[in-house]
Amino acid sequence: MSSKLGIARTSELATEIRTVIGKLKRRLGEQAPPAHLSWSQVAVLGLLDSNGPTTVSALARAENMRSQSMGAIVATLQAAGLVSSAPDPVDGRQAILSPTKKCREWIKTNRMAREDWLFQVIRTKLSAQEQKDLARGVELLKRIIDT
Amino acid sequence: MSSKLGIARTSELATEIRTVIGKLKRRLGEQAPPAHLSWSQVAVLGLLDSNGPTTVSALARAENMRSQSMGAIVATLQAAGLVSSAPDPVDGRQAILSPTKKCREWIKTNRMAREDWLFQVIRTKLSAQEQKDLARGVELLKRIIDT
DNA sequence: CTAATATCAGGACAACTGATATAT
DNA sequence: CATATATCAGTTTTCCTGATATTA
Repeated sequence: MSSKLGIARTSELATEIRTVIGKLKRRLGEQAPPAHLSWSQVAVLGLLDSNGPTTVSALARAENMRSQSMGAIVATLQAAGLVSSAPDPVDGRQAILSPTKKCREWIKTNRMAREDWLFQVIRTKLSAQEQKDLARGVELLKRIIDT
Repeated sequence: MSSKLGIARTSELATEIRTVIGKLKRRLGEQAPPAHLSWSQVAVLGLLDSNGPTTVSALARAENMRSQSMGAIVATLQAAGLVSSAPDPVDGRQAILSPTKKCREWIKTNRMAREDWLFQVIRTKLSAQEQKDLARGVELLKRIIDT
């Protein structure tokens, strides 16, 4: 098994990553995101919370996504009262998106996510060292994405 | 930033993983898979090649997917002449799927994947140690999936 | 009769492409 | 005029649920 042999060659590692990504995506999809929001929507709330107000296009770039796709996500968040939009006083083309009070409250109550499946698995099934190793791997994946 | 601080808390790590998975999936999606096949189809060919003949249901379980979904994937692979189906002599419900000669040739010519974006990034942008760390992280992700 | 396999049919969702209006 | 932002409309891809036939 791979847990014994490890992943020997670089080409195999690339293949492994592709399959793991697909499986993990489906696995995560089984877990319903909190409060009727999709995981894409949750990700946008996280970006707005940590990076502050931005535009639809900037969010799309941050998520490697088309602005049309991001526009749809943002529209539902606005409809849910989690994101507010205001025209940019300088650049008339842009609309500045900000998290509403309701959004910040939502994040606060959901961030702990004690009921979160992924959180629970990491916490209970992985040792402290393994958690560190996993974090390291995620950092490397992030670097790959930005390449 | 996280590249400096690392990922401090477990709940943040869970969040990080979710966003990284989404972004990486889209990033990989930009890269066209070889020879008109989808990445799901490529994954199935890989399973057939490394694990030998199986059934649709077994493949679906391996990929965390419904048998109906896997059935559709396999059907296209059969239509492409990459997978052959034979009735199980013992269990009349099952159909045994095997890679065809054409499949093995396809894998041989594509496995090296020197033109593969992900492969290239890992090989050229990551040090040997980082490649090891990444492989370690992927192993841990696999363990999480199977939990 | 219950469980497992496979397949048919229809549907939901996320992201895509193309086209358009507007502002720089 | 060329570029950037945002949005409307339609499409594709991927996987889903529900129902059905068959065999164990």
